[in-house]
Amino acid sequence: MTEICWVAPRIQDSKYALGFEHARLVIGPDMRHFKLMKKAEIVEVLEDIAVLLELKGENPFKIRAYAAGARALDTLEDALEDVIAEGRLASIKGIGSALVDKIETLHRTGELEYYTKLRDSIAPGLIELLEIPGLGGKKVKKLHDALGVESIDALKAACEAGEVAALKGFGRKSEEKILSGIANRAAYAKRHLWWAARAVAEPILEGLRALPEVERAEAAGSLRRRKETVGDLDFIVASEEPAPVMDWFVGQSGVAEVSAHGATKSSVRFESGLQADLRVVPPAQFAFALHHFTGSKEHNVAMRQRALARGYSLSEWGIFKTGERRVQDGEQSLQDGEITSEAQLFEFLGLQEIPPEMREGMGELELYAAAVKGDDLKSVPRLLEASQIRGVFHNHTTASDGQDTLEAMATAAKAHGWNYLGIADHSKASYQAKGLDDARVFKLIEAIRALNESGKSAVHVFSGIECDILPDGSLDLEAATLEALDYTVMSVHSSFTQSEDVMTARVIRAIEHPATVMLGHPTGRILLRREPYKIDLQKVIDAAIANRVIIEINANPHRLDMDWRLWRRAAERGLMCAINPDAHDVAGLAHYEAGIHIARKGAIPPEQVLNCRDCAGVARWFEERK
DNA sequence: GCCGTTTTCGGCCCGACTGTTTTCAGTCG
Repeated sequence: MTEICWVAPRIQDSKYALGFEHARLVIGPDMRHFKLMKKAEIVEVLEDIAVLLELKGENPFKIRAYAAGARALDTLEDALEDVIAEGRLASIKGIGSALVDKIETLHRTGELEYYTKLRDSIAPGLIELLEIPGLGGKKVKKLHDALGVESIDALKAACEAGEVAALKGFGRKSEEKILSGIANRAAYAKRHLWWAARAVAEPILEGLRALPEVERAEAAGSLRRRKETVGDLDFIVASEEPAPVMDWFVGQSGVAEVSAHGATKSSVRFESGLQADLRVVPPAQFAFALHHFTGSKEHNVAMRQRALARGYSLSEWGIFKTGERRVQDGEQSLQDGEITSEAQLFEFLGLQEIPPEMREGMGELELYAAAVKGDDLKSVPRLLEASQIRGVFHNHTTASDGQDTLEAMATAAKAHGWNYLGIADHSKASYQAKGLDDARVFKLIEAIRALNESGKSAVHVFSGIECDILPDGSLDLEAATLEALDYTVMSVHSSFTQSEDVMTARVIRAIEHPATVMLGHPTGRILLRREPYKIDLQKVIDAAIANRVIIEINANPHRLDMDWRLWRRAAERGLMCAINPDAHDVAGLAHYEAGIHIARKGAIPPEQVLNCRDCAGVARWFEERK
């Protein structure tokens, strides 16, 4: 079998700056076996083209057009085949006639001559060089043209031989920076779980706020947007005296490298590889800087375009009538005297305040502009608040692989201020997790009943199970056992490598089982570690809606599955969600907070979040399922 | 390559910082 493989960088927060996850597409030798190329694969090709064009030193706007086209396609909510069949591709903003041709060709044949030729014209090793901080397309091209560098090893050798420093446009410092970048490449390219990044950010924020020169300090960036993973940390400080703040920041313990130390911006790299940037601005500019560095990049582009259309230029320094320049050195700037908060900035541009979680450049401006015009008040998402949560589901105890007892978990739930707690230990197919067989499930049901009736439980406990979906889609426990429980969570824990069709049919069969109340972690992904298994989630969502099955937001910071990007559309169609910490000990219950972030990013209305119902409401939902 | 109440050409978001320069290009977010 011949393989046609490519390595495609996965664009995350910024253009190509962050972690590269490599995707392999394997196409069989027989043309008749070519399948329609799926949307995600086409997105990767377009992203790949953008990178390759950059290495060719192409027009930056052309490069951006491919990246923007990829983004537009990626955020397309309708099925690609429908959009193509209805001839609507060209009406998508960012996709013009050239991209329509390429997308349709890829979709139809799985091939694109333009792409193949482009790829063949560039040494594959060059793509990796872009991962080194300080190297962009132009410098990589120069290294290749002048020194014949085609790989990281070759670049390292050229640096060590002093050839790079001798090159025009490079110097001693560039050479050192490249060598250090190569040495730390793995750590630098790494993204970090939101939960872990916040743990690093909080003490820094406290340290900044404690400085006498600091008036305000906030964390911005993807941390503030509550993205599931974070590439680096961004801090924004309001102060009239930046120098001591900068000095404190670059002098923190654990700083391995100071990559910038200027008047308004400093950048450090911690020993863990995590980078942190600090911007210090005068208090009058704080709202603009906070908005700007919260991003996302795509959101900012949309905001600037909106400002431009109204005759203003927007930047991190303020908003100005087009053509006028910023007034330097403390003089009051032109248009922003009245704008001291993000809410006022949005209002100035005719928008309701857009919460940071929604600022992903996925059409949020249109959504929040409509609300101002009063066209359709329903279109403003009402986002979930932590105070609305009355309890959580899908938690483990010592009955299977949990670390804490039923009673301890119930007490901890009370400490969170909840009224109830859902337990869902593993079923017997999860042997490694000491999963329960039918007899042990009945014992657990009895133990929970006794606890509830004893009056000693701090909260009401719902008896549940995390029941394995076996490889053929059947369930791991008897129907009568499942019916005896208050609720069930059905999850895949085995045979992850099934084909997409088989996996999709397997999960849908489980959803259609009358005893199924919830679907657990629908893709099985472990963030930064394990790819999702292949599954057609649109079909799964259709089946869940049709069968009134809840899809969980697994709130474990490593999972956050189902992904927020799918929730917006699914929630509009009525899909119910449950925030499930999947806690294996008392401390793990706190992860529900990460689930709230995902529900907010997914714009799931609170009435579609089971956890917002009171004890009787939840009991009623379970009862009506039977 | 995309786009249009500056519409088929000529723009494209904007600014800080670094390193190598002597006025600026490249990178980054």
